Amino acid sequence: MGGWEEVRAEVLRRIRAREWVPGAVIPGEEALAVEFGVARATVNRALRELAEAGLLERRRKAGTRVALLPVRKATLEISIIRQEVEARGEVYAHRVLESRMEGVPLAVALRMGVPVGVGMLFLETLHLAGGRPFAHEVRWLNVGVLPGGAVPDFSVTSANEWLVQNVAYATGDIAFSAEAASGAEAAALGISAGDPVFVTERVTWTAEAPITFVRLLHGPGYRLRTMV
Amino acid sequence: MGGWEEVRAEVLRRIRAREWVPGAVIPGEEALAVEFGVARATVNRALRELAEAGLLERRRKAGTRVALLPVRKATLEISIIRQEVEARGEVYAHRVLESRMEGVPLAVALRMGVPVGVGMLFLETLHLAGGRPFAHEVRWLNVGVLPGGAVPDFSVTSANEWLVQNVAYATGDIAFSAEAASGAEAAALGISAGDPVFVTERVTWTAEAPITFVRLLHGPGYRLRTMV
DNA sequence: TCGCCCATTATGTATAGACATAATAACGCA
DNA sequence: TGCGTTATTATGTCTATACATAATGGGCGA
Repeated sequence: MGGWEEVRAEVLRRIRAREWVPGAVIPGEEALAVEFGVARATVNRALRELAEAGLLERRRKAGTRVALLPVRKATLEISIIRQEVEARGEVYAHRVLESRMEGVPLAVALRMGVPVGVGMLFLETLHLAGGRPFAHEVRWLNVGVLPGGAVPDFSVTSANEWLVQNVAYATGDIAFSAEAASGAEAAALGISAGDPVFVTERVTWTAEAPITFVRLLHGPGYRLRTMV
Repeated sequence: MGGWEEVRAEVLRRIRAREWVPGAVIPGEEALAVEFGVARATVNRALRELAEAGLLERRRKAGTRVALLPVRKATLEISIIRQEVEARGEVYAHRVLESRMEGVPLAVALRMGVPVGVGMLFLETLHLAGGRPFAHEVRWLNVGVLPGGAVPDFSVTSANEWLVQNVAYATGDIAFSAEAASGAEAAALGISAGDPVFVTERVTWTAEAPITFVRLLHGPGYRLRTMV
């Protein structure tokens, strides 16, 4: 048996075929290395990947066992909205509806971990696909942490894209939910008030300070997809 | 400098600090290994992780460069509903509302890749958290591929959990969307018709055949969260 | 008997060296 | 000059070996 991918495939086959049942300890790396005729490091690489995928549980000394209730991990690819639109074969455009300095309200302050009323740039943007509304974005931006200091013109490059290019590689957390569109939101998206919208809320941080809070609304028909 | 995590951290720091700008080729593994005083394999491990996270792009011969438009990867943990409810500190229960053999309708047949009218087990389940409706599940189950052949009693262990334990480790795809609750769905969840619901649809496969199609509805207030 | 400490053990990581592979860049030929 | 072939090169992977680390289970002592 050849490389680590073959080892992974064979181990996966044994798990699926229930040759190794959930909860049971499987042979150690050393034993598998001998059986498969590879080095232990190769087995380690294969088992590590399966553990990261949630199919195996590994603990030092205790050994490796097949997960009893495997928590499957699906990976979502978070790309910029322009790419998402263009991937559908449509022409992207965006329009800045609002752009002003404003003190953050309580809900935003709590999420960003800053005091209420801190001055941030408030941005409201409509993203268009083929001229039709695609997503409505509301954003608070901590201009203090921007590289260069000056605030760029977001009507040229959207804040979404500009941030990915210029303050990227930050950490953050994301939440998805379904909500009813408010009157203003519905008007922007060209739907009716009360219609269900797919909401993405994201807070982004550097090591020290919060960068931005975004609330993104997608109208009916939007689907977020992934594979497992 | 010590292990691969330290190397990863330092490389990440240089990317964030823009010492290495997006699009630029960074030094080769050999050079970094010398600079950090570690083996090339250690640098390789660190760079591979960053590439998997979408921050670096690596190509043989061409070298490693900082991603221009990094596609961030967020991992969603797909756990069984009982675990999800219990993680909130609430008591889980479920009720099977419907359970009968039935030919699959067109929409389901298309998603599962089977002919219209194929006989499958139709299941309708309500998941409860602390006695209150938590999620409404509609499922078509390809009983032909179940291990053992016999159909278990899903009123004891929910189909959701039973499948994870018994036909787990399958592949599939998942889609999330926001929809308006139909009258029947709203009644089951104890909300009003037209209220926005968070919809999760999942098709699961073994290597050969489709196993199940699930449509899961979460009422208002539900949030799907993850970190980046 | 109970509880603490430590030997044991499987995984986790690091290393140097080697070869494989993909893709570019350079070369040579027409 | 244009195009196809080849040499070069950075990443990808494998191996053997060594040591680190966490956690278990047994042994020891109170």
